[in-house]
Amino acid sequence: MATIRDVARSAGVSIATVSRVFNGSSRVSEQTANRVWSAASNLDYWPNSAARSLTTHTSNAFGVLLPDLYGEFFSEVIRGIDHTARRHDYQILISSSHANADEIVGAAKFMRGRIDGLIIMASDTGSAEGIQQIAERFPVVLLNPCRQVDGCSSISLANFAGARTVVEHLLDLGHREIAIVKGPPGNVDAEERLRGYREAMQGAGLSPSLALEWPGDFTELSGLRAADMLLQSSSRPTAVFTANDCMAVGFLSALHRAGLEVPGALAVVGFDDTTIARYLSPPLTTVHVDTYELGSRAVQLLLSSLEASEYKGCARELLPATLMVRSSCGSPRQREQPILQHGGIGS
Amino acid sequence: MATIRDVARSAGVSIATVSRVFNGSSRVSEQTANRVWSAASNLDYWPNSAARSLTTHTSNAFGVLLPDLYGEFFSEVIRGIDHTARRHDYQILISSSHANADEIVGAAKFMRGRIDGLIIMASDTGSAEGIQQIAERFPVVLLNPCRQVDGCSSISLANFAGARTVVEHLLDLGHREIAIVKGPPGNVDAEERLRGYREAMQGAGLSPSLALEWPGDFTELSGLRAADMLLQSSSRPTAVFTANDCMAVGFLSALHRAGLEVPGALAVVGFDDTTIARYLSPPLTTVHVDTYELGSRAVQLLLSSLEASEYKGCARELLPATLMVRSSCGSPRQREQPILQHGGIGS
DNA sequence: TTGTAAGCGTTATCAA
DNA sequence: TTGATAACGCTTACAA
Repeated sequence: MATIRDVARSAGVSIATVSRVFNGSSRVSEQTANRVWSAASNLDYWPNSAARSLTTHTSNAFGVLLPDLYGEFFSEVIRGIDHTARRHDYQILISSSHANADEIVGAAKFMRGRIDGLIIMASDTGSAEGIQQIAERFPVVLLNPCRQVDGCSSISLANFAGARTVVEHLLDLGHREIAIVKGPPGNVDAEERLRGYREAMQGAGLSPSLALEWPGDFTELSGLRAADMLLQSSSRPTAVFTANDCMAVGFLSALHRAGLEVPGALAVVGFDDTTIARYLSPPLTTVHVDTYELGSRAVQLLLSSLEASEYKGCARELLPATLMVRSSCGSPRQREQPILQHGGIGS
Repeated sequence: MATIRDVARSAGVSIATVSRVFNGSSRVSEQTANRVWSAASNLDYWPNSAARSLTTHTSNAFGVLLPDLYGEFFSEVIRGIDHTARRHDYQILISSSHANADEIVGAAKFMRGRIDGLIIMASDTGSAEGIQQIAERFPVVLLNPCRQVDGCSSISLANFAGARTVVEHLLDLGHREIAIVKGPPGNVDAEERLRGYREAMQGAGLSPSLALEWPGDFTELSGLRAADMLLQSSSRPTAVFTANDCMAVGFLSALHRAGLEVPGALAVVGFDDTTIARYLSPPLTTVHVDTYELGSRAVQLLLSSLEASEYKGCARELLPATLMVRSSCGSPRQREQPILQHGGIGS
């Protein structure tokens, strides 16, 4: 493979001149530039980026560390990152499946020298110290972190506000007994959504009842289980907020099988606005978060913190969530309307 | 930031020794090794990967070039690539949104020196020469290419066989008038699926009829349009093969709105086995392709072509497609059963 | 406008 | 077992 030296020799110039031509920097006479270009194309010269970033201390690449790549959530985040990065001539170095702080730091170390900034999404709570260590080396943006870290920017999803909006919507429709199918304990999103639910309930003067907070773990199966519980219990809420769409899918299908009508007998809301949400029957009212934007903003923050050479801006952003009203909650209901007792349920 | 020099000085050894310790290579006395380790951790030394790959001519990273990152297809491919790469301590450098050969070559040039191999998925037909140029520099695996390229391995999806299976399934069920909603002209997947459809029809002694090949472009909207056409025409097929699931969604919803029963009045099959396929009503019979495996195999091919130092193995693999029978085709039908004429259709 | 030469932070080849 | 020192392929003062 031809190096800058070969090109220089072939064009009868010094390697400095070749470098100048390729970087379009200092003035080079058109004549010699042409000689260099043609020599380069004859030799099919491709500059070595590793060598380049060794001297320049920049790489035109950003690192991305994720817990997993599964599902449309991560897919959209990456798309947002990649598109925005590419628009600024950056490539992205990805590594996923990092369960704990050690693995994250390990991957970051490995990226040392080949990235100009790092986007981290850590599901782990205990990674704060490790991440702080990383942030000393290059700009870091945290995606939806469990807790803030000094020296890192962050972008979070409006889980809390979104969940509150969901419950307020149900309250507006006249519901008073509103249950929630929770996400897995320890999960940031789950906790925040639960907090939003509780706050909205309290705000409406409804004292929180543990009997209305059902366990779940964001899987379709757990939604199904929640529905089974509901069908077997004697007293039923009039509305259920499943803390993500995935559980809503399981929940709705169990209800459907049991012959319980949605939204007639029960209003259901989800969270995430997954692609399937609008294809469910009935189309699911849920909360939309612009995941693409999450990734896109992260890159923008990195870019701006690179420009602002000295001062490491430590931005904290919140990505808004919007309620997507579809059919699964129905129209306003009469107050004190008796709960329909369907026959043949739970068999 | 501390360099290998700082560590050497602090530990009172030469930089060569530090390098040896960090690479666990040659024998170093336990004593000095310990001194090096503690000096390194005191200085919080992170080796510079760019410098390392400059001398070693390897990077432990693979490049990935894609036309786009949208949708679960790409998401799964990347997941397969990333998981498999990570299992072998490789990271992946991604760049997407490459429309033509020039952009692909440009991105590949930029990766020169920082990757050990490249996975390319090009939607463009005219990129053969460019890709050949790339393949001279590092091992290349092509994903579902329009045409094979000398010196490149490739993994293709069994579009042809899958489509043939679809039609044979419909034939088995007793269908004779089978229409297809085609994908966009020029698209590899679309062409191959059409070819499979035609071959199966001919194999059953049914002469291909252009009246049964309807235009489409893989979008939901085009599926909807196809349904409109169907509803307005006087003679109707008994089964329709929509060349991807996305069009099937639009197709089914239009049929549903018009009151045409599936599979009662019309059998419908899709392709891709998208997540929503099983949530449609009726659940869609479709063709499943293991997209994760597509990415995973690509990495495995790269790894093995790196091992086989000299000989650049030029593997050509085909990823099997399997028919997922669900409810949208119904059960075997009586031969010559009269087509039901529903009322109130197409209004 | 061009060339010389000193880095950039590693690994690798010798000797010692 | 260790240490000098020459690469690796590029950028960038500084000098010409």
